[in-house]
Amino acid sequence: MDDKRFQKVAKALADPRRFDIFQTIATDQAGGICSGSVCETVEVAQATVSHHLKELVEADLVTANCKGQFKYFTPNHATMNEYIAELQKRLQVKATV
Amino acid sequence: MDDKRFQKVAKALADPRRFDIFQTIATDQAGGICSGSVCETVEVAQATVSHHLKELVEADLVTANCKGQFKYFTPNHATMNEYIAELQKRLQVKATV
DNA sequence: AGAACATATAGACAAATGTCAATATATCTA
DNA sequence: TAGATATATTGACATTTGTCTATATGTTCT
Repeated sequence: MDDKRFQKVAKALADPRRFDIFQTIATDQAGGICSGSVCETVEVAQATVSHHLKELVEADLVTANCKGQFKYFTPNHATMNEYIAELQKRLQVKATV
Repeated sequence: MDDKRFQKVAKALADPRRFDIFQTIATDQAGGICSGSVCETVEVAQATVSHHLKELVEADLVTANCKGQFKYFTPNHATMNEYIAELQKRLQVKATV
């Protein structure tokens, strides 16, 4: 994982509200959650949610899937695993399990 | 790991220069690196390094050890492991190894 | 005690960032 | 085609944050 993506992910995870949104998407059991549903889980304006979702997509932490007027988001676990692996590598921390 | 510490760590890792400093401390083989040595590895003013070191200490990512006029820093791998474990728990990502 | 060195703090500043209201764009349905 | 709904974009604003210079505090050594 190159520096640019590494930093992008770190930044994406650093804002509490954005992390909440990410967590909502990551733990969703329905195979995709749309923007509107995300909005209902957090107390910020729709424009703000849209902005955070964009950041998460750009960090490749989530994947967007358009279906008509809706946009569904699914977690990209591979990116998280890569990020964690990169942290461990750069900091010479042993894997936790 | 409670919310407050979790966010503190995430923020601490999010700035590129601060991460560089953390990485320098984490990969140090000499059992402690002092502020002055950290300053030599990065291209910012001493005051800025001092500020970043403080943030790392407050996030409990590194531990400071005063010896006379010097201050030695060592990585706190436990915190990183806790942070990674917390990420995996909150995001329901399986351990990487 | 006084000079030299290591680190911390204060205060100022610019850039980045999270937020919102308003509006635009796109899609669906009656 | 019109109206309703879902999401994106624009532009503005306040806050946060990384950075610096200057200075303070604390330590060592002559």
